[in-house]
Amino acid sequence: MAVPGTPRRRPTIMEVAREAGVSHQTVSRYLRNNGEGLKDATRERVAAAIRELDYRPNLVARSMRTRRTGRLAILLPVLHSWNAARMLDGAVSAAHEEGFVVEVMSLDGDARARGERMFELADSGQVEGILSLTPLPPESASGLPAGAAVVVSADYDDKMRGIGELADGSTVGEIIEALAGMGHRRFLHVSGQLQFSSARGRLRTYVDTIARLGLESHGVVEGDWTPEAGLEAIRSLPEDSGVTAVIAASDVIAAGVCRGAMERGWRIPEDLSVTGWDDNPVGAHLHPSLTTVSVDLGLLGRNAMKRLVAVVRDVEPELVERPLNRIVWRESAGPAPRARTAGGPGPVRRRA
Amino acid sequence: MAVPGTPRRRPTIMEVAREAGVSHQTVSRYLRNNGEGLKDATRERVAAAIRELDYRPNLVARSMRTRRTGRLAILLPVLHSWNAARMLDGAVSAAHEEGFVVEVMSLDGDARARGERMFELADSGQVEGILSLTPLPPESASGLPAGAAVVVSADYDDKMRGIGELADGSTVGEIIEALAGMGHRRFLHVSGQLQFSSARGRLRTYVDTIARLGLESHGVVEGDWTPEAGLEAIRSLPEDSGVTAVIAASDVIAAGVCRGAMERGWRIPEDLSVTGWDDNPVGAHLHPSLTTVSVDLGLLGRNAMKRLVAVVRDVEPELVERPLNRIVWRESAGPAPRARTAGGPGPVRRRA
DNA sequence: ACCGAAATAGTGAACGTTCACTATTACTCG
DNA sequence: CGAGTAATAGTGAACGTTCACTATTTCGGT
Repeated sequence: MAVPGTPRRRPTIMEVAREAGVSHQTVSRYLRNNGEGLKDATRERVAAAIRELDYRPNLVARSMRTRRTGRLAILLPVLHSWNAARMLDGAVSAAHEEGFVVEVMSLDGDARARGERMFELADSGQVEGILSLTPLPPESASGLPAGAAVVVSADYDDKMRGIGELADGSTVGEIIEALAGMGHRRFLHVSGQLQFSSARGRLRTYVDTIARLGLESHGVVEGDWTPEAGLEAIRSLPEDSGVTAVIAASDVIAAGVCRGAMERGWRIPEDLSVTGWDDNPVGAHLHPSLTTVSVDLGLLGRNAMKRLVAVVRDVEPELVERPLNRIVWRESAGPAPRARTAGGPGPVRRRA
Repeated sequence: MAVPGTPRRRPTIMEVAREAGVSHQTVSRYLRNNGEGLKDATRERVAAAIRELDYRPNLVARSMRTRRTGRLAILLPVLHSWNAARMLDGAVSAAHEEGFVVEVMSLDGDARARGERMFELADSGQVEGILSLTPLPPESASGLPAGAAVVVSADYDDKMRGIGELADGSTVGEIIEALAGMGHRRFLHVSGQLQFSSARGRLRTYVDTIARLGLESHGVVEGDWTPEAGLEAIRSLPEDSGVTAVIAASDVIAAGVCRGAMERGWRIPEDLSVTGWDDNPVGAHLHPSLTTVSVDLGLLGRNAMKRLVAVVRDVEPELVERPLNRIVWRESAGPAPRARTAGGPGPVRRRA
């Protein structure tokens, strides 16, 4: 998180006018009509001055005078249904409670493009803080625009300080322990894009837990959060891999895994146990219904926003501490094929 | 859509000061410290004047002076995964392209509470337009605050002018025609909450199409968009209902329907065909994979926003005309039990 | 070369607040 | 009771633009 630097005042229209040797009104006209109605020479002098001073108009002042805000509102139903939407919901309401208004931008393009867009926004002076729920490139951390807004991020690259809660993959450990208690010995993990710290967190816990409990891993398939990744992972599994449980990094991936298992004639959970992550509502009514991890994304978004607000105000954040992840056991996970006698899911003795 | 009324100027701090017989600075203090540091008598005079004039501070002017915007930004990944999120995505980018900034608010509470919140927002002068993607009560239509922003809505009650595109349930007709072509004669519809025009549109088309093609309907179950509604609908179906196809108003409902069918030992699609709506990514990899309707929600949101911008600017909107709904045939729909000889899905001869 | 209109540029005020002062009033204490 | 100080209230400027004017320049036509 970058501490706002010297609040270096931005140049005003007046300074541009002086630099260009014209009146402020001429600069104003240049900005309004994009140069129409100015003599070529004048236009160029103004353009040069603007470039020289790195001038950008103060939109608040403009709004004040024009009485136009250039702002629209979108009213949404409460977003319980999808991940980013649920985080958004929590974050937005936390911001409102603190008296802030939020601008939502959805950023596409690659990480580099997103990073640039973020830079622009931070530099524009239009916002006091930025909460990024989308990964940005590590370079963004350094050299943030001087008087710039603060950046906090929910699911970030390690080099920048991500808030890390989403990255908490420890629940994967609990799942594996429980599955081991049901006789599973050999696992497969289908991860999400490793650009996301959440994907990395789950992967890391998977690897650690397998090692800690002395279990075996057939390997890790690096996916991209799509069902196809899950499907492919199963399709390319040798018949004699010995894998009896697949830990998928999301429900959508898990759906692909289930699909793949069907294709190969493997029954779930009799032949293969599958677990997902996210508690997608459709998953609860799949056949078989999907064992998954329910994440309190609203709380996550809320806490992320509280962190941001705290940084903007330079105080300590008051976070709500409450478990974020909860395993939801459903039909898709059960005893391992050869250990069918064991009971239902439950904790396992640690070897530690 | 309400046309902005006379731009009745809001009272300023100066007028409040005159009314209360104090200086403008005293009013400013009152606003800043919520009355701290004022003599009781003074405080009350100011409070009375504010009440009398229905004064509210001009936040733009305040921002201008304090150099604090009270605005934060949230950066999101492009939201392809969930309904409201996808519409939001389209709407936000359309607004950005038009040079507007959007404030997102998620409104909970009942329709009445949402309506009041909308009123406040419209009256605050903070935004130039409001796009509501959540239903508001019909009363909201009338008596919008005078200088208020425009309201457009995507999924609205009939009494207010909803944009109606989401309400287009005509694709249900195509689905039924195709199913009839595969030998289905008796249908069941599980609707969404009829508060939503989308739910009403699908229901209306269902009823009309059944009548038009001379088919039979076992009835309509009014659901609430949850899987449980679908589950219950199937559970309470008599063994001899004769229903061979269920049209669910959403994929989530359809998942419940599938679940119910499993419980009763009915195979899908051999015994029962099921169709959903939304093209939920998990549905594509269900077993059986779900026949559904893919809706271009990004386009929908984009067009809704273009309408709003057009109204704000008092010009004609330039909408992108392109089919919104597309049927995705998958495993969950197939020939009716007694007509197993017929081919795959396809159009049916109309009786009309 | 001159007139008049069009094109271009400049001046000062205004938008509605808060900031940084100064002025007044009320209170405390010797 | 008066001086000193704290509490309360008032004054004018400033924030950075655009608006509504006025002033100057340019240029075509006679």
